[in-house]
Amino acid sequence: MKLIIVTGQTATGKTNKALELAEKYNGELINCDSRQIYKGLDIITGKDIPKSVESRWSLVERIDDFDIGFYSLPTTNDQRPACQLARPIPIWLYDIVDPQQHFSSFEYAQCATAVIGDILSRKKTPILVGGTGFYLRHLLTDMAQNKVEPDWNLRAELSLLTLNQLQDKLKKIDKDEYEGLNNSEKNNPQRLIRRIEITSAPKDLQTVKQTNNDNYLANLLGLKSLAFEWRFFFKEREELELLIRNRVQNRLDEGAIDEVKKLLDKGYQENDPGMKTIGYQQLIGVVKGKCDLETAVNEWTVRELQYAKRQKTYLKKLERDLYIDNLSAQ
RNA sequence: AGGUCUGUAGUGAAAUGGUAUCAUCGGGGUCUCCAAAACCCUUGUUCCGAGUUCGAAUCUCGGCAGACCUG
Repeated sequence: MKLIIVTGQTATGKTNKALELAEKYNGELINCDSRQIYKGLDIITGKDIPKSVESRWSLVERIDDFDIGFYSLPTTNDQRPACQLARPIPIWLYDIVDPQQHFSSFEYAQCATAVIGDILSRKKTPILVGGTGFYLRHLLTDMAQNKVEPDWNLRAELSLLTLNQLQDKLKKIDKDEYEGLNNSEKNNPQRLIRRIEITSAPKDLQTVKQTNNDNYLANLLGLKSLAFEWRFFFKEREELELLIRNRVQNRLDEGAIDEVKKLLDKGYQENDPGMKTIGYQQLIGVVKGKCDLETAVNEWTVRELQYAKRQKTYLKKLERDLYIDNLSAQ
């Protein structure tokens, strides 16, 4: 039994590769992109579903508040003319939550574990596709150091504090914890808030014994073993810039602005979790008349490039941490 | 052609004649429940030439470039 993981930078052709592998290994795709989990964010996040097949979404089960289901990717798609399929291929974990809902890597790991188990039980090959390295790490390794769940009320309260106040607060609760942080974390409000959240939770939730990392996911699924096969996709900046520029233009041509208008009309706001996404942030400015299209497009492109760079840093590190053999050349 | 104003990192700006600064971009990184997020580190600049001065981005002269005004 194996799990294939197709990951890498944005705009580098992961989905096509995943579809190719799905044909070869009788596989089903599982989205691993932290933005495509949101309902209604389709064009700008680049979901690989044609507009005409909304009805093909099939809800299979609900895990907590999350809708778990799949789209059947049709054998041909205008978005990928070069890639024709012999049969429709399912893609799971699109459209899990509403853009107003919070969704974390922990929750992603729960959903993905369930889907992987299901696919394997049907004797098919699960193929993870997506560039969210943190989700992959959470899914494939044991990251549980505590059982402290996000407390959004506490986070909202703490987010009103200044950086210094947050630092002081953490120092007061747990001086060693604060001193142990590196410079980047000490100045990072989000990280400080999480540290405060953990250290002010009941003691019995604060530590958890870790399991053996080697077989973490296999153990969760009750399997003897599960092999991982990795494909990484990276590109040099110059090429990436061209790809991203084209992609941004394509998304505009496909109706990106209308998508943003539709979401705003439905009442979604700039700071809803799903809306804090590259592309949406810039186009909201255009729709609200605060920004001209050219400026927005440039910023959108720059943000995508910066994001792609962070992806490379994170995924390279994941690669080192997990001693991964990369098969992307094959 | 004449006049006025302006030339400072790739870009936008700051600097009573006294260590050229900030933002952004670029490069590198951090991150065990917000990760398309948040944060940390970092390369690089006074249009050219001459002069005044202990010392010039700053003052003077000449050149070059741009913007605007007037025939």
